[in-house]
Amino acid sequence: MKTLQAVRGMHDILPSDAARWQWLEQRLAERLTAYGFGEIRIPVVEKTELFTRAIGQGTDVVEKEMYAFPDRNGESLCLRPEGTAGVVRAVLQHGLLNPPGLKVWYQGPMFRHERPQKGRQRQFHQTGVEIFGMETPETDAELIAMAGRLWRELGVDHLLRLEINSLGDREDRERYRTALVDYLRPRVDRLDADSQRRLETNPLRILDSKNPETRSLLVDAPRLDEHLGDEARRHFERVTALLDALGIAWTHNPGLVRGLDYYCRTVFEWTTDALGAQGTVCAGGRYDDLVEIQGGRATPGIGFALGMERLLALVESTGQQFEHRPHAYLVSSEAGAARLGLAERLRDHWPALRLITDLQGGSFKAQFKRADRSGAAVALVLGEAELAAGEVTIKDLRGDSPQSSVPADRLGAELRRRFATDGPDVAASGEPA
RNA sequence: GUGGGCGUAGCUCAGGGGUAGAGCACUGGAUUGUGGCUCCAGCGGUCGUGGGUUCAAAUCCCAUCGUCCACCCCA
Repeated sequence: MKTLQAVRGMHDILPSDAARWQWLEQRLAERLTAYGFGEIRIPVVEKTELFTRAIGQGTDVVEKEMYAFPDRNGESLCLRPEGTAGVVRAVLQHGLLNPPGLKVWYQGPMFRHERPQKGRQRQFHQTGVEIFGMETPETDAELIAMAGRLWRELGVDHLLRLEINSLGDREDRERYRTALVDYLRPRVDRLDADSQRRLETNPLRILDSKNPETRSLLVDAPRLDEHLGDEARRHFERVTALLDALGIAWTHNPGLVRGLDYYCRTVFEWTTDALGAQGTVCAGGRYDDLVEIQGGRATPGIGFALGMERLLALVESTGQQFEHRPHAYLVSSEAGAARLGLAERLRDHWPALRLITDLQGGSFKAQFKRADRSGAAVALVLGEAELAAGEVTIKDLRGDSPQSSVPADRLGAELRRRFATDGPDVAASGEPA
């Protein structure tokens, strides 16, 4: 029988990697909770219509990247390509916007049918946050400040920079869209093929084209920031003033448009050049019209999503240690029940003890080899001699202090004494190899 | 969706028409109760898959799948 492979662009997270995922997930969850966000868990599959409505027909995500398939009853379903649309759906379905203020976060896999490359997979993971019912500039600023705090806590703030822009309100964008199309239409033959197509479907996206010829055309094009209405302009000025007051560095990128149609007003992106071509680690913005588009009462919203694989790659590049190395590894001769009994008594005595019992057996040599490989700090030896004497031998696997024996009933206390300098966080902070 | 690189042992890779290799890892021994260092021995592969050319294919050709990188786009 031939063995099968995972689907292209969808990767296993093996036990050797899972420790770092847990490390990161735990830190994010703690921080988001501390800012008053509650977790929401929603399905991975939604009706396709949810995304076409929310993200927009003219976007790449909807046009060519969705994993859509017919359900048995013929209805089109879809592996979610992003989280916000589903959160809005759930929030409306369960009436969570009564009263209107709500802060939620989510974490999980997303799916986009793209060609895989560095920092881009077909199944990838995002952690995202959404705030509903709050339209003040302080909301935008606190959200961005929280992201900045995350980067500091994870030790990657020096690798990221913040770009920010305002897309204005819907009417502003419509006026600007007309002006932009009026400018580009007579010059259409100088646009690259993608931009020509977007002139009809989604003209604003032409703004972040990287094609040099197209870029040179855009130099004299009408500017989005000159078409902002008074309210949107004041909002943006207030947000950036707050960022300045909080000491958060930002740069204004007038070409920052984002690929999803639902954004308005403030949009932002944290990018890095440490990750190859996929520089965006976290991105988001305001979506004040989305709840209404999805059939709810008009409610402002804002949020961001961060790419877990990308963020993890950044954290790893700093040399962060994630391993939970065992405290002890129990080696024994033939003492079956005695061995398991000893291990269980130790776990009763000290529930957080990271203890591995050798279940494969074999020679002491083989058992000690596995003890060493496990990374454990000490080996506990329960052999015939120890059994007869009611003792257990402790052997230091990482230093050269001589091994010693203690009465079995004092072993737990002795281990706690030895690892007393280990705070509960010792595993997370790592130990020298 | 487009372009290019790469698929040989668990891992990293060499070999480019004529008997399938190395290092690391793994197992055992030197060391019958002690890991790491050293030495010795051993296990391990339908050379990604399918087809073609040839007396002969890991090697050349075609297709396909996967992977990596870039374009595009995005987290």
